[in-house]
Amino acid sequence: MMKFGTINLLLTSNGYQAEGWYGMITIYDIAKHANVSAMTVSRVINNTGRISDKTRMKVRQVMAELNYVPNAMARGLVLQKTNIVSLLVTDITNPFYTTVARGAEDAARSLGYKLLLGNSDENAEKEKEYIDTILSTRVDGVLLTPAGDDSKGHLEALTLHGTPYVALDRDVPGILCDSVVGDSISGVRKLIDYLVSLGHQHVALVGGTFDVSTARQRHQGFKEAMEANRLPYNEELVLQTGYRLQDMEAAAERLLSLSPVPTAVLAGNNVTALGLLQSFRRRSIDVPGQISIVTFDDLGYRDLIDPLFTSAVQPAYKFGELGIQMLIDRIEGRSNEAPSRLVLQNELMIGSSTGAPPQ
Amino acid sequence: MMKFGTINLLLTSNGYQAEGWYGMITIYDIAKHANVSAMTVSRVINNTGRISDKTRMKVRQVMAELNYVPNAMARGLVLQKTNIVSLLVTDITNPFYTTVARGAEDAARSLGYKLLLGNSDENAEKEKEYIDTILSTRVDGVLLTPAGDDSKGHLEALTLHGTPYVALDRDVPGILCDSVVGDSISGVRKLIDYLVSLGHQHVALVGGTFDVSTARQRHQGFKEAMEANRLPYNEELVLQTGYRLQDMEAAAERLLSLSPVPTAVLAGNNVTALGLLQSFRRRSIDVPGQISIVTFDDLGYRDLIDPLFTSAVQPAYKFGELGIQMLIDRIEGRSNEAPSRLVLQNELMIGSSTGAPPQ
DNA sequence: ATCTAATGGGTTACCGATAACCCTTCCGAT
DNA sequence: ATCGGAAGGGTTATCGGTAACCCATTAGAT
Repeated sequence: MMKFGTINLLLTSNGYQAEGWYGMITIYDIAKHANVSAMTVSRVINNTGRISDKTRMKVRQVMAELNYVPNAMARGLVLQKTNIVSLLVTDITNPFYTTVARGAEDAARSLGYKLLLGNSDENAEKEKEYIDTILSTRVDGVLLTPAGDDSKGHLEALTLHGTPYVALDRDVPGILCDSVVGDSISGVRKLIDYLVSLGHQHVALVGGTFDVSTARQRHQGFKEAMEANRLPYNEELVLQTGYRLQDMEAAAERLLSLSPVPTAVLAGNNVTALGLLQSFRRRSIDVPGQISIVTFDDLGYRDLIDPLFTSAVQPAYKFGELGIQMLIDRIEGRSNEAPSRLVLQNELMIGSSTGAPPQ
Repeated sequence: MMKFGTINLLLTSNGYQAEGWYGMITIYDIAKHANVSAMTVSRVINNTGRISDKTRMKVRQVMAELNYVPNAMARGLVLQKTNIVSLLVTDITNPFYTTVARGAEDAARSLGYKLLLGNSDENAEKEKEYIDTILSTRVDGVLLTPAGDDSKGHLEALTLHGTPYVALDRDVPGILCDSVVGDSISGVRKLIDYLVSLGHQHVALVGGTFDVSTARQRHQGFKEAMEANRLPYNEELVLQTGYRLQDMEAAAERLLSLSPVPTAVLAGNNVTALGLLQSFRRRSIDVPGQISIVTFDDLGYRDLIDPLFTSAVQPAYKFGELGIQMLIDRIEGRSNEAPSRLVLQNELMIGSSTGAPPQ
């Protein structure tokens, strides 16, 4: 592409006619055409300082004619502020996180920030790359779901560079920071209580990796709930697994090899619940006829999905919305010195993945 | 937060120990500590110029000790290049677009670019705001799904400012640009042919807004397919609607008021298909017993969803991947002068939303 | 008529990094 | 001994914008 050396090429007899590509218009171009200094243009743009109405109008007119768009990099460089926040999640195809993203985006927009979205894929390495980008871009803050306990170093890097952040959904041992998390313990309690009310006694936990705080908490809640229901807690019924669909094949195999075979499973999240269901189906195990499944969150499409998982549904939109609000409060210095921790409650949704145990 | 005036505060007896927040480290700080000039640091970072191994090592060591992270804004300002591309979609909660996003992200990563994601919500106003941000941020290019024909002005703005872009899924009349789109005509043909093979004769089109190119093309395909099957084309059976779930209530009402009531519906996309299904269910209309539904794309969770929509499934991941590749080819000057247009084929997936018409 | 202060706007330096150009030093060739 | 050039690295200007400071006018107060 060709870059025209000067903006003057755009001047035609009928005024400033923009045609074709004309390189980058700067405040200096505007200044020249409006017969003022660059500073005056800057003042008009930012509505600062004292400018006569006449000058302001003239500058505005020239800006419009030349299609001026401010350069965010130049401005960010001098102001040390970008008005961009970043949302880093572990799986953008998980409906929980897409809903979080929407909440985050709406909140960011309404507070005058732009959202830069990233996807770490439950992968600490990818996460690190994103954190590097974030630091390099000098975004004003980050809302992120830590991939796991290994994320500690990344979070420390953020602190080191003075980039505020809020942990979403998970927290990391040894890190004290603003966070928005769910109440896993109470969620598990509701789920187990419900299973027990249906008559289940042999309940397994397929829990994700205990490298992730929610998995640990759900495990803890599981123990507590079993005890509260006077059911024996059996280590054999606790499986540690990955969070991907394909991790569930082995888990299903394992569960079915136990004796007695559990009559219900608490899956670590919606993806693992789905994986388990698929694996059971492949083995012609009926859900909920032979095994009931309960889990957290929601896959969306409630009235289309069969079976609909009985689930402790967390307010995903709120996670994103409140997370961004907390982040921006921190960025703009509206927070207390001490980190705040917001614990959101979940709601038991009874679906068709649960039923009475086989006798 | 407190900003330490100087990096020297970080110097301890055992070397450079970074503790707490220490403001922004620049190449000048590195230079000072390594006893070289800033330019030398820049050369080490970028692997340009001639640097002795000894100096290079020393600089690298200091960079690591001070946790240096380059400032992308400063670099971008002088290089006129950000290595960021933006993906702007109309609905981030639509599984088609989340999959596109994943493909786009993977492609961008592998080509050394970062992805800035945005969501226009099928809303030209929001889209404009995003375009402004994009221009202001000086990202290197944009992959976007135009919200509608009104997007023309936004695309022209991109051209005007020399920002390359690729249109995704939809094109805009009067705009000639790189694009990656699906073959709607053939998709509709497959769907209608299948319906006809089941015995349907009264097929309706609930088509989205004809302000969107895919809707127009699907309409066109609909006419052609009806004719090819020697079925009468009846304007009454063509509904123009929005793309949101709640737009389908009125559409369902309208369809059911026709006489004869159509025995099958071609929905404009997966969201409208879902909305129709819900509306029919609320009226106790059985799908596919009384009405069959066919559509485009895929909601995911194939083995969980009931009914699974019979659909012309487009390769969403490829849309994102190839779109980004095309964009980056353009950015890096590897494209022909003329815009290229990539048309991706779809595949007929037969689900349980279709059956023989009621007699 | 003089002083004061508000009004309107220009100058200069700087944000952090890189391009372009320049200057040593040192080595081998003649 | 002299010269050419490669190696290694420093200086300065610049990207586009804003803060801080400065300088004319003009209007109102006394």
